[in-house]
Amino acid sequence: MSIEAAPERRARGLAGILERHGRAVDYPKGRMIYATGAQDSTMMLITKGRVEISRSSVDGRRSILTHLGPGDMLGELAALDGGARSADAVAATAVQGRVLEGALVLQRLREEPDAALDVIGMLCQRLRQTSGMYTAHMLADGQARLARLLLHLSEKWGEALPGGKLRLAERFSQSDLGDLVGLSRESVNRQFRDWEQAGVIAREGMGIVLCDPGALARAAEVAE
Amino acid sequence: MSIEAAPERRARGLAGILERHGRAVDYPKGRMIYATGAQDSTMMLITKGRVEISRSSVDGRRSILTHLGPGDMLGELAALDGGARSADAVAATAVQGRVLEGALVLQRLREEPDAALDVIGMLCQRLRQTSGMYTAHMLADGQARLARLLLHLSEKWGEALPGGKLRLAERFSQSDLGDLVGLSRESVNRQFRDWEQAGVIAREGMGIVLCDPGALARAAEVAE
DNA sequence: CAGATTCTGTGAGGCACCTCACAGAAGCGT
DNA sequence: ACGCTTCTGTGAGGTGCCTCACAGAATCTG
Repeated sequence: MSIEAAPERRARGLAGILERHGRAVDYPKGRMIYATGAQDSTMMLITKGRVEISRSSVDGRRSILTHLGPGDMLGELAALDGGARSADAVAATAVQGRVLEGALVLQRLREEPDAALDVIGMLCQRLRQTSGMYTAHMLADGQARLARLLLHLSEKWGEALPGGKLRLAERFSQSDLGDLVGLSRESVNRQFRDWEQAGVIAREGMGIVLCDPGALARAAEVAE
Repeated sequence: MSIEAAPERRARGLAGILERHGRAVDYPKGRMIYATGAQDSTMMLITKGRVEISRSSVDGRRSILTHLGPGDMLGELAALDGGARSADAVAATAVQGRVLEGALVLQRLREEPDAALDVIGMLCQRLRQTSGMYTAHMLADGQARLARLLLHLSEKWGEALPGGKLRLAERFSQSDLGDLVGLSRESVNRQFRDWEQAGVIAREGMGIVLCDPGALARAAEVAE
């Protein structure tokens, strides 16, 4: 059906190559791993921690593309095509990973056609995700994008609670959430206040509980 | 340096495979080639004409991702990963091309490692472009995005005029341009009026002349 | 060439979202 | 425990861009 590998198969694909041949590295929280425009060409598999991928404008505005976690890879673009780094990567928490030179990755791919197909599958999925984000941003308003974001994040970083509820375990500041969907921090805050009063979400010290994912899904699918 | 193939090399890569093994097709202007969500999995090389790639929301709003022309390929995502079509493709003019089943493409790629690397390069470039569009939309205002669009379009569809000017030969309606950058048709019109008065662009019946690409570039790079 | 359709031009008014400003709460380091 | 930084909450006011409305120009179509 899909080339995109299931987790257990991935270890045989690109991730497997990094696991077997990469060298271990770690970064403290806040350290920049890759910088936009840089010409280096390693790539990295995250084994522990969280990495924020973002771009910034000259006047300091920031757009977060995604947060990556264990099992995810970063830096593939520059590693695979030899171009400049296309975004900043910053350790959002302490991070451990394994890195490998792009040239070595390419050499491996030439020898293992299946791994190359695996990479193609991964890139296809990234492309679907990115172009989905783009059109969502064009077609949906802030509320819909934020609802969509919460659901999306909870898939990756959330834990299921009894009653169909979901809890976002990892900490995301309102300002981060804003930068993820293109809203100001204040707008995120006001939307949260409304949803909280409506019983759709609840705040639990650090972390957010999605009490009514269905309502969020409805808010999210207004467009598209 | 880059895997991404130069035009003459491309014929040996994926495009070459489609050229040699694909079957010829043509579509009249306005005909839908691929529809979002559909499960077919062919891909196509354009030999003549222009194809619009877009997505629409339920309430009729439309977001145009790009316009493709001769030498470009479409449908690779669904063909390569077997997933559903990720966008609509409509013939913006009469179109001729060559199509091939995704499964056959994959088979070819397995036999020709270089072709697989070529595909990886192509996907990387698409990913750079798409994520660039995304962050531009997050960080830049309408004017900057429109300026950027004109420069971008003129690279692909424009012809150089004496004095560093550029002419957009193909016809793009203001409404299309709006859907390409996420502005209303009226906003595009008003911006054009201002630029025309400032001597930055000129209208020439059908088509737009960029009299002062430098000014546009300056307007475009305010952000990012 | 008449009629239909699509495109362009422009004003008036509205709203979603932003920016600024400030205050309190919570986490963090020494 | 203390201050320091980062995060949250909320109002007031501004604005970029949208929607609606309509008229004229251009382009298709029989």
